[in-house]
Amino acid sequence: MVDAQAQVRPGGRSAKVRAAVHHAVAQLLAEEPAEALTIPAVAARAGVHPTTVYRRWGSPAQLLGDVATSRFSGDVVVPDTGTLTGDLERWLGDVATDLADPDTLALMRAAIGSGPDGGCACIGDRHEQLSAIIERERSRGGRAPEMENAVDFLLGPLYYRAIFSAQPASSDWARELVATFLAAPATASAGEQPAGGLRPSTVELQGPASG
Amino acid sequence: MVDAQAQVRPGGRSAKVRAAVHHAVAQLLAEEPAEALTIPAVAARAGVHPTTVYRRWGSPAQLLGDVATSRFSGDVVVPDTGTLTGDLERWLGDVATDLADPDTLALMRAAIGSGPDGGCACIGDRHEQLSAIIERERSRGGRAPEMENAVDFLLGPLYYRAIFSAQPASSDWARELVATFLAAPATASAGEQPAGGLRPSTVELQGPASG
DNA sequence: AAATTATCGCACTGATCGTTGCGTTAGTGG
DNA sequence: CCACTAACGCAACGATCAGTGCGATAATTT
Repeated sequence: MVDAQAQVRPGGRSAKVRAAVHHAVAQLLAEEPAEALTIPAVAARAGVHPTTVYRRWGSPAQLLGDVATSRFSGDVVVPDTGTLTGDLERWLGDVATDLADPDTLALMRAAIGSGPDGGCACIGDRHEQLSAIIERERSRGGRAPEMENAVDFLLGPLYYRAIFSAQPASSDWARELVATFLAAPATASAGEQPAGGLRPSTVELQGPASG
Repeated sequence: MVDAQAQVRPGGRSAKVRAAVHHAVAQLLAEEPAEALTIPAVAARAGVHPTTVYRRWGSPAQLLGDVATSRFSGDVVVPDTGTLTGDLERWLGDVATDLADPDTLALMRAAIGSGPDGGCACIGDRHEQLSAIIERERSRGGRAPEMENAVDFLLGPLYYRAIFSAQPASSDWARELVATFLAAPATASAGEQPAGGLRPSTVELQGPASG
């Protein structure tokens, strides 16, 4: 990562340039396909000299990774509603709302296709947040689903729709997804077994569209 | 799509050039990041003149779309094991095996980030195949899950892991995913309600890795 | 407040990309 | 077997990109 902002000189000018470049990247991705994201184009949009972008970020891939990391960090907070269901519904709803923005979606799609770490920059925080929600529920003494399952059946469907569907999932759909995931009867015998399951027949799972 | 092969002159030379270019694209994507997929690079690898690639495909995005469409069509066949569980397990296992190939994965990641239709070329056939499996089960008189749910809870986790996880899901994991999805007790009262659910607590869902 | 130094803008150069016109090759049909 | 034409290779051109050295600016430190 470049992250020159926090390294040595976080002064006003560097920060302003960084913000302008980030904004330009998001703007360009929203307008044109990802392949049009060249350094000169970004620099021109940001009102910055191309040399600056070349020196600070090097390649479009690194620039994209930096923007994605910055954009997908801190924009969604972990709620504390008092219950696992409430936390998950609110959090996944916020994530879905975030992904519903076409600009954000374009950024994520572009980040997936470029860079060595793929789109990992887009979901790094999500896993930590989800893990925090599950951990909190366990600290309350409640039964929480396994992290593996929560990722597979909450983030999986949501991001699948976001990536491959023309119309991404809505916040309401995400909340219903949480309800569906948690609504399955705990077939486990021991109380140690985590809750969380799915009964797709009783809950209306019709999202906005699936492509 | 260009698809010049089936349009006017499917002669030996055109087909050979097309195959060479497709192979070169897959090869380059497996070696270098997607941004290095330039027309001259592809042409040089394929042993073809760049002008040819420019004329037939125009842009790297269209070329990628053509390659993805070709690669993700026909490589997985819809099985007929006699049961819904068997069909789904075999089919999703095949899909997972296909996605486990790093070259295929790189192609899909690149296809997502480029082109107007995103990665739709990667999953167009998958939805039709899954729908065919469900339809067949219903024609047998059995209860099959809703297409929406099957996509969300089978393709969703599988593709999520493939895209965002360093180590994609294995064929065995995919089969367990099917078993888990279908294993939930049919909480519906009427027989008309589709089967398919999830009880993550009783089935080991540990995949190879999740990042 | 002055010195220091990281960062940016500018001008310049080489390299690669994208495109076009034209001749050649090789499938297709009579 | 011969005419026809689609597809390819070749060469050349302009345009854009990628990279470098140097001076100017501004944030940081003393």
